[in-house]
Amino acid sequence: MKKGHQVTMKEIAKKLGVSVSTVSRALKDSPELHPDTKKRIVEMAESMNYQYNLLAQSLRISKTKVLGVIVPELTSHFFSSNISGIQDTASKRGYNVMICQSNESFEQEKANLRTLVAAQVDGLLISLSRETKSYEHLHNLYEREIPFMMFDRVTEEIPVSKVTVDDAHGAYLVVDHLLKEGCKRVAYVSGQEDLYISKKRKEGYLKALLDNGKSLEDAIIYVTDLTSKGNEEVALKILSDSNRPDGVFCMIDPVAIDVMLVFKENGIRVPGQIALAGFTNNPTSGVIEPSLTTVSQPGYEMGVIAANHLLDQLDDLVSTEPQSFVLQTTLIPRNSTKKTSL
Amino acid sequence: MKKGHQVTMKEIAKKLGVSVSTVSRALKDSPELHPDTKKRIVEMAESMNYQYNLLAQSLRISKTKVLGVIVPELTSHFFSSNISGIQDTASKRGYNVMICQSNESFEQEKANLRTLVAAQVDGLLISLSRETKSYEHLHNLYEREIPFMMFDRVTEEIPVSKVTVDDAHGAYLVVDHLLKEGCKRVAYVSGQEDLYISKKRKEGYLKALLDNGKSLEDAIIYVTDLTSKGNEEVALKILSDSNRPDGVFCMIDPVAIDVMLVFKENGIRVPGQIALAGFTNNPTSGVIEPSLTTVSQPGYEMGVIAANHLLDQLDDLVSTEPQSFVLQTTLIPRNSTKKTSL
DNA sequence: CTGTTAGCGCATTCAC
DNA sequence: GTGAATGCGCTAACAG
Repeated sequence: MKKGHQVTMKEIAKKLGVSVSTVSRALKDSPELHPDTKKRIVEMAESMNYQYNLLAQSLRISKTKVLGVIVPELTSHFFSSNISGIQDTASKRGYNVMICQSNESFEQEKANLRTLVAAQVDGLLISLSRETKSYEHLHNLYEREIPFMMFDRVTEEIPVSKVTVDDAHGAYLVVDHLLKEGCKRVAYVSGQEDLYISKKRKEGYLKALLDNGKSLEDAIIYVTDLTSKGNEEVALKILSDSNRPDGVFCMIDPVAIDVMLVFKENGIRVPGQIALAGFTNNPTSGVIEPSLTTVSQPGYEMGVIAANHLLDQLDDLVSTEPQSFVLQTTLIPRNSTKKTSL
Repeated sequence: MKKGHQVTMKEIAKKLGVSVSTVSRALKDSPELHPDTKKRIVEMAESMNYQYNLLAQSLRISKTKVLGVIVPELTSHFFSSNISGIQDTASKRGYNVMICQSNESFEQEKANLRTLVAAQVDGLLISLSRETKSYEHLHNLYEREIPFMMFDRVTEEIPVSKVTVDDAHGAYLVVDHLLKEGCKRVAYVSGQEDLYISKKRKEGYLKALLDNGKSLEDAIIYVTDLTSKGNEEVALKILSDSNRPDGVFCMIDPVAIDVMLVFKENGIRVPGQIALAGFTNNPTSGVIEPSLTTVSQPGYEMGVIAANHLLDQLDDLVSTEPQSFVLQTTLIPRNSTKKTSL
């Protein structure tokens, strides 16, 4: 398909018998131009349906006004909220957004990075895939002084700005809540243990245990690969455990939901026999029955903060000194942990 | 923040005492080049961390290998699935994706269009905002022969390819199901009546009534503005209606869920007193209680088909003759309509 | 006030 | 085999 020919300044200039620079000046509303000339040019441009070519400008000034974003997946509510915040912010500040998803694949993440860099994005916002355990691609980016920052799925190995939530504290809040509601044995269902959030949330889990008169020996930790299948297997394992927990904190809501469905299928009353809580506050958590106690993460706001900070760096409004933004989480107590009243 | 300087062919050429064209040829693996020269250049490029500049290429050939996408919102599961399909497909075929959200605003949609066109995207995939009732911006796009197509939220006013689901048939399936389950009075909760999908789903609703021995006088139609508040108002209106329906088909799942929550708050048994069904098959629908009968729309697949078709057009693999892809929907019967067994 | 020149990074054409 | 010249669309520096 041939793309319709785009009118250029050159053509306007030719039609009007002026030089290209004059057209350029007219269209930029330069003051040092005869009003009549300007008017003629502007009108001609309009009648010819002239459309400014950002590409040429980008090449000239080596700035594309495009932000690259890499997320593990687009369909998760949390990441799409991030992206929504990034996109709205970028748009307000005159930037476009190019988005890639790694689909949780390390190779794909590296490929995404290459293509976004080739596309000359001015900066990058990255949330790492689950598979990402080596960080050479990011080091490389860093050494090439391409501005970027990380959000949510971050690593501490690279000295760039980061936006995260207070994972440990959020986990603390929810585990503390479970214990205060009367749970005696609270388990933690973690994702792969090398994940940043797995570790952080475990920290909060352990601290809550200690603060509530338990010891580290009381910790009960299950690990899932975060697939539905893995989650269901963990749920069954919990049920068959000789010393079954009466409270379960799942690292993320989707896990909690899978676990809850298995519990219900097996006739376990939630929260009656086992109380259950998650993390993220997915839309589903509020409508499932019993409604799921969880911790809300400000996804949209994270995107806004990340984008604004990166753009501030690009526009030299703040130093490039790495900053860490840690957003607060909020406990959302719901029915899945209401031991007391039931 | 100063963006790290990017190495150019010019610098490689200078360092090696060859011409830029030679470097260009070496990096393109041109055959008419001495293997040794080629080797030297390739190695030098690598050691200098050379990164190809897509921008320059784009300017030269007037092709950016970027697809623009405009959706009403990024956070809805359906649209993020579309985007996921578009992004995966584009990526596979060597394209990048620039994404904008209109936030259901007509003005924003027009602004998005302008910026994507200025960015010289090779083609556009558009899903219209709810506010969009005039189509000059699209006519303009069409006249400028910028390849684009529409998906899901389409209009018939522009002769371009479209990807939609069989809305009327999907609605037919679900209403027929409600009636077969024994509902006597089935209502339709519609969005604003000028929306394409409002109309299409109404068609299916009416046809199902007629096919089941009802007349057009039996149609009961409520209209919501699709906000939670509006949905809840409609729910209350349904409850207070003198001749209350015993089956309700909501145009989209989020409406059905809002309505269900109001019903439950008011002690109405679903499906016992009123059966309820939606459309879209959001993740939430499967876990709410009772689980919501709905119609599944292949969101990811729609994105894949749309992107592939547009890219086929761009690559001259198919004619630019507008094509209409109508994807099949599937009824997902769940508990919210199980009149018979309760 | 307006035109000419040069250059952003690259690939292609034409020379040698 | 390789180099020089040209142009993609635009603007800033320099002339006039």
